[in-house]
Amino acid sequence: MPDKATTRLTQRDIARLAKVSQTTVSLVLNNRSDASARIPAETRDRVLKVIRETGYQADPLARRMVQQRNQILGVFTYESVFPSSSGDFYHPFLAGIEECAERLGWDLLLFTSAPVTAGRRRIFHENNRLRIADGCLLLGRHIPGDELARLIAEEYPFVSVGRRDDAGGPVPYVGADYAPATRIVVERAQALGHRRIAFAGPGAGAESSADRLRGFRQAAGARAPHLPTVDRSGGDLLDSLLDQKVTAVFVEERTDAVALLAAATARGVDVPADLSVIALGDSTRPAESDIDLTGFHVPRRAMGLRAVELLEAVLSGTATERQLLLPCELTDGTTLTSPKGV
Amino acid sequence: MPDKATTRLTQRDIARLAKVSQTTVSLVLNNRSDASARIPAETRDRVLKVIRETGYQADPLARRMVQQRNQILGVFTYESVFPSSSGDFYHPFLAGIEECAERLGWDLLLFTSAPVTAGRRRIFHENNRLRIADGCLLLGRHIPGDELARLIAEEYPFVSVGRRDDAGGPVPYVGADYAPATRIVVERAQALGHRRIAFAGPGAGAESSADRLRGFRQAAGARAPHLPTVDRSGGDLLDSLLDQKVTAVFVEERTDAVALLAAATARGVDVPADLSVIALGDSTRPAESDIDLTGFHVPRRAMGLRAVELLEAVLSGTATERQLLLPCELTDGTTLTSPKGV
DNA sequence: TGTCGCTGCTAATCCGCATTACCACGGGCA
DNA sequence: TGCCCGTGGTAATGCGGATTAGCAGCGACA
Repeated sequence: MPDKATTRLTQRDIARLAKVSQTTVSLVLNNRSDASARIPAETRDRVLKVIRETGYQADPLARRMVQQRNQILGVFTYESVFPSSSGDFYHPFLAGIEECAERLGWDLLLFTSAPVTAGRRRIFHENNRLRIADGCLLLGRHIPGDELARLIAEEYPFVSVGRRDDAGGPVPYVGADYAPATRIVVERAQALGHRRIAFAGPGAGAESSADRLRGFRQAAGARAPHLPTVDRSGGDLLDSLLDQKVTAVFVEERTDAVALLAAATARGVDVPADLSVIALGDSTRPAESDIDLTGFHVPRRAMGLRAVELLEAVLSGTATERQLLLPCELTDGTTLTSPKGV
Repeated sequence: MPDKATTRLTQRDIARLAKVSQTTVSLVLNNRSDASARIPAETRDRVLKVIRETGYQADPLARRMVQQRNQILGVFTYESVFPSSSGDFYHPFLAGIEECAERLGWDLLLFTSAPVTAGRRRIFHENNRLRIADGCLLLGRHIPGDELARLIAEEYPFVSVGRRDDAGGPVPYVGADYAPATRIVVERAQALGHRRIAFAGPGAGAESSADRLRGFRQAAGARAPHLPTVDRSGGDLLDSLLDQKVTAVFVEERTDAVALLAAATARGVDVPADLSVIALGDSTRPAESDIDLTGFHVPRRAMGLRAVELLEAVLSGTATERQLLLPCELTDGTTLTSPKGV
């Protein structure tokens, strides 16, 4: 009798209890009824009964050793998932992922064992356990190209949530289509009469930043000002904008937009009468501000959901297109109007 | 020569290239220099050189196969984790769990494959995958006793987050110590002069509800009124309280407290001058209200963290006490003061 | 000269599972 | 009677490592 308390139940244990061989247990479990392996209902039921009674589950590691699927979906995040700072960012993605995983009967494996160095995780380290899962989803604003390249080189099945540039090959992703969304809101502002417009935010670093700036340039032209926001207060940014007589500013990160609005309120600058503010994406923390910003909505939940679907397609070999951009939905809001004197 | 393009490099490949045995490669990799295995520097260097040149990395799965544990920590929630309705409830627990798992080098497996029927998951179903994980944490306001009983009977290693009544045996848990915390806030109100006090909320169903009511009764006596809140508006509750000339009410769920406060504001009932309101635990959604409720804080994050620690102890056989209650920290707030005329 | 002990390795085995090869038995058929 | 084939299984093997047991060779020493 196996020592249940300390030892994991194995197929050998099941075999002994059902008075068959380990082979038979495996065949029953995998529902094999080929010509080469026929198991009569009586034997099958006996084995299944023992399995049910003991609650046996195959060791996922051993299964993966022999290249089987585990119904385990890996989720790799570049920061901790739950701490509230980043938690609200990941939350909508994960909600979509969970929904789809639930539908497919998969469990979610969060790679929390990946050591965090300098505030970020790394996929590849001493003892990376990616292969426990059948495949993996990658989450994070920025993902190092070398890690992506290695995943591709090793032919590990994964899907990135968010568009990524090629890394030694095309990266499978489900992203948000920032460029056209940005272009459209810019054009909308232009249609209202805005001529002096600016982009505020990094505009580089992550693909999502670059995409927004690209969309901005498509509509606003190469010479429209691009103002950085790093290490800069909302007041500073506001000063620059007023100096340059900007009438509409497109802010990449909502937190910057909120800071800008606060500064405007403090200085008596009226938004949108004096300055229109357009947010190029949602808040990472919804309740932070009451102001209903004009801009667009990033379909985070849908991205997570579709990413799981894509990974499923990749795993089952039915994937045709491995790069998918979802449209961003425009949000009306109250922070965009015609500039003064128009 | 192995087909590098498609096949992963193995120790056997390294062995062949370095003209040694697979054993030697393994010994070199694990830096073994026991009496039983001596590798001269020359051989060691030769092997290391090949490893460096080929970029060989040991398969983590195969490594763990040989060991006993999988370093997979199961997390079972009775509702979906991420949808925002329940998400904010689970969030602090999960933050603590993640932190501790990270420290221990464990991955987190969320059992999303468990089918949701009638809004709740069940552990035991046709194909429960609990045993994929080394052990499991259980989260949820209420956990069916039959499921707990079965886990205990099967000697599956688990820890409940939140106190649970015995279920065919003592349930390992890390809970919050509601009873004394409730007793203390009641006594504090009594010290301020409150004589007509009431308990509002279910007071039964989940252990956490029963514990609060028990603490309330310890200080307030058996005859103090207990008002239900289910299917009842804040106004209704307020009416009952005023009818019974209650001066201080202890509300089990913060949402009820918030509803009550809203009703009070609408009716011109002043809190705390006319009625003191004490919340027996935190909000599940922090930003819902601006009012700083008097009451106590449930150490959710610490509970998650300690639960992982306890599970680790259970798994390694070093657990002595398997039931742990963490103290709740009192919060001052602004909704408790002396009753009028005292 | 035999043997003891040390060095420097390797063969064999195991981890838990899936898969392949093969075997014993009985009935049908020439 | 001998052969073939279908049935119902099992033994053996491999996945990629870690570990244990053991072996060949050689010098020292009695």
